[in-house]
Amino acid sequence: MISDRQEKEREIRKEQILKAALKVFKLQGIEKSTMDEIAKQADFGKASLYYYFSSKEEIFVELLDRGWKMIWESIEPVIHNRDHPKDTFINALNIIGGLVRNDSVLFEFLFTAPKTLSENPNEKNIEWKKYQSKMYSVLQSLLEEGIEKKEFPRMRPDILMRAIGGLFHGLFFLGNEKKSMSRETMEEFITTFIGNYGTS
Amino acid sequence: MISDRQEKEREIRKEQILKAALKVFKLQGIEKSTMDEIAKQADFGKASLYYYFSSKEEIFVELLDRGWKMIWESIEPVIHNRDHPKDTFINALNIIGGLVRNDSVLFEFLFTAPKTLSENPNEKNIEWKKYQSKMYSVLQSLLEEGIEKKEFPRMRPDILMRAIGGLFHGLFFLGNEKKSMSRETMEEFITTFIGNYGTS
DNA sequence: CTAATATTCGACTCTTAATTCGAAATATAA
DNA sequence: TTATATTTCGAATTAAGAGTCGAATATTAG
Repeated sequence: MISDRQEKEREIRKEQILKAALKVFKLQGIEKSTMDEIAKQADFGKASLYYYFSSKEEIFVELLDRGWKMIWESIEPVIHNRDHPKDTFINALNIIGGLVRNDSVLFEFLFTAPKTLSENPNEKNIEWKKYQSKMYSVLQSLLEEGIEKKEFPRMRPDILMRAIGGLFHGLFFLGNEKKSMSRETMEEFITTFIGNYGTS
Repeated sequence: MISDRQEKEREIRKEQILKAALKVFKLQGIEKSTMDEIAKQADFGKASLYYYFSSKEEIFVELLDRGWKMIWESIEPVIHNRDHPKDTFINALNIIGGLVRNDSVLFEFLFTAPKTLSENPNEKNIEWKKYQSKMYSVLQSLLEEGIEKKEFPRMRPDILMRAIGGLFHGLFFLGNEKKSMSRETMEEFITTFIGNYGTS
């Protein structure tokens, strides 16, 4: 029988491990993140990690699941306004920008790890991908509607999506500066690059 | 004594290995590229690879060296026109785009591997970095001059550089399509995003 | 043709890192 | 307080993959 408090403590220990994994990821990159190192950072014996997670991959998948869920739940409330797709789109980007600003290591992981990680089509990879693809299709549909309404330049929405994805990534993750983009700077960029067309 | 022809054959075998390495990189990603696999692709025994390269890293560094040298030599001829920084800038991007279109696997490697690879500050990493940073500083100075002349929006050049870098990367390497951006589409994007300001 | 040189590679070593195995320590419940 | 369940981890196991060795095999020069 597992009490409520015990359950809670277990969750805390899991989070401690996830946090450590992220710290190691930041220091070493995902491929060089070893269980030894994660254990050291989390202040556990290596074997104990396996009491909470069944494999190294599961740790990283758990990070992806929680992270993408968080992203989705953050933008979900604002995406229903379809009267002004451009505004809605920029809102969503701004929300994500805020999250990134708040924990850039986590988000660099979320946007980077998928490529490195999921080459093998396991069953487990599904959860976070669900949220990820929901997000992309919402954003892309906003783009489509915005193009329709001349709020965005007339371009193939999928390609426009790629361009904006790249732009976003560049702004937040390229270069050597540790400091993240300020909200102001980001808004300026977004509107400069994609917000100066049509009637809005 | 090594004859001229022998030298040439040696070079051909090296290229065969480099090509195989790239193929494996495409299939498996750089971290999962094993010497065994490269050897198989190149149709050599593993031990033979060590006759031509002293380590796995050397193979990838050689790819970087040759690749970045090629990029530099391709844009070098056109970057001296400083009267119209924006045109010059777009020219250079177009040239690089042409190269990418021509061998997207190689260029994905060139733009991707550095992050994965060079964490250890060896002496050997120097060669390709020289070309890479020459390229970035030329592009950035074109941006600066262009901003000065109001051909680009007034923004911090380094951040603008990041944004454009990300945009470029997004256009060519994100998404699932194998087909690379056509020259037309790319030009359209470049001019739409960064070419519709000021007097030009 | 024959010795020297260049090339190839199967089999082996070595290292690193994931995962597992008990057995001990700790906490919980009766 | 004793039995049971939970948690911890040092040490052993296993696997993958980089790099080496020494013996062929092939090529070149004289």
